[in-house]
Amino acid sequence: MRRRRRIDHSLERPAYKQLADIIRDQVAKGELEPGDRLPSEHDLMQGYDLSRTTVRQAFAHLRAEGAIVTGPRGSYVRGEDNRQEVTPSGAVVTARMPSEEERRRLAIGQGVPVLVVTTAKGDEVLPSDRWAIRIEAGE
Amino acid sequence: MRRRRRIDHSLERPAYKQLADIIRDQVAKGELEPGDRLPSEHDLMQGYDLSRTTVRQAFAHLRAEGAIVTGPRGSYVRGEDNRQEVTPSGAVVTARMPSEEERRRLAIGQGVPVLVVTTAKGDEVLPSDRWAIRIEAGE
DNA sequence: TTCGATTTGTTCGTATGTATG
DNA sequence: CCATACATACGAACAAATCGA
Repeated sequence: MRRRRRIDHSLERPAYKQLADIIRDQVAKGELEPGDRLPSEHDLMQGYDLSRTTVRQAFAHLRAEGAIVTGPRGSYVRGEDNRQEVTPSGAVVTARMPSEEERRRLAIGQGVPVLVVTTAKGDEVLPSDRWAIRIEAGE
Repeated sequence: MRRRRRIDHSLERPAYKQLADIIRDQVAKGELEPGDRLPSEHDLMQGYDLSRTTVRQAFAHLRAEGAIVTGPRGSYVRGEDNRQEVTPSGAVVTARMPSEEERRRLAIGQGVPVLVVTTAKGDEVLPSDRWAIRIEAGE
């Protein structure tokens, strides 16, 4: 893994955002693909001459936006979503982030919002990486 | 601001999650209402005998799940959402977190997912705190 | 307006724990 | 047992923004 860009501490943009930008760009360019492992926090510290705090802060933001997932053995580019479809009728749909408790109970990944489908029968909460709402073409 | 609960460092649950739990509960119980200001990081450090790092970690998680918003003058319980409705036809709807760039461009708040409405004309990206999808009752 | 206090933002360092290979 | 890698948590310092006197 070679370092293409450096962190410019003279810029207004903080170092952790610059690192997050670099990783987002590598994903956008296909240099990193879904499922690929990122360099370890230690390697990024060394490679970009940053503290572990700064690297972890970049990762935290990327996790919060669902770009990467982090586990005990490293961080990975989020895999492709694989969604089932539901076709509700007479409903209002919106989205929000799940609470910690919901994430545990529904096994929702890092940075994954939920779709909330409200009908007369109540609310249904669907993880957005596994569900999509199909709306039939009208008349 | 009176401290109701203490952090128990002997528990499995890490201190920052315990603090986040306390704040979530205060919101759930109505002790903190939407728009209310949270104690400053410094006050929480003192009140619960935690480092600033730990308090900030709790806040970061609460921000990521959209429970609070933080600005230069403090953190606040997220205000009530005020949504307009759209009624697409022949569409697939899902949700995801916006990138940093999208958050800037569309003025999306912290911890707010976007609804993605895909039709023949392309994708439409709607902040979920301002938009909901209404689906008419079918026959 | 100027100044000082408050509050969050950013970044470094260090240490220990847990899990895996 | 050792090395790797992430999780948690302490401390410290300075910058930037805001607000009220």
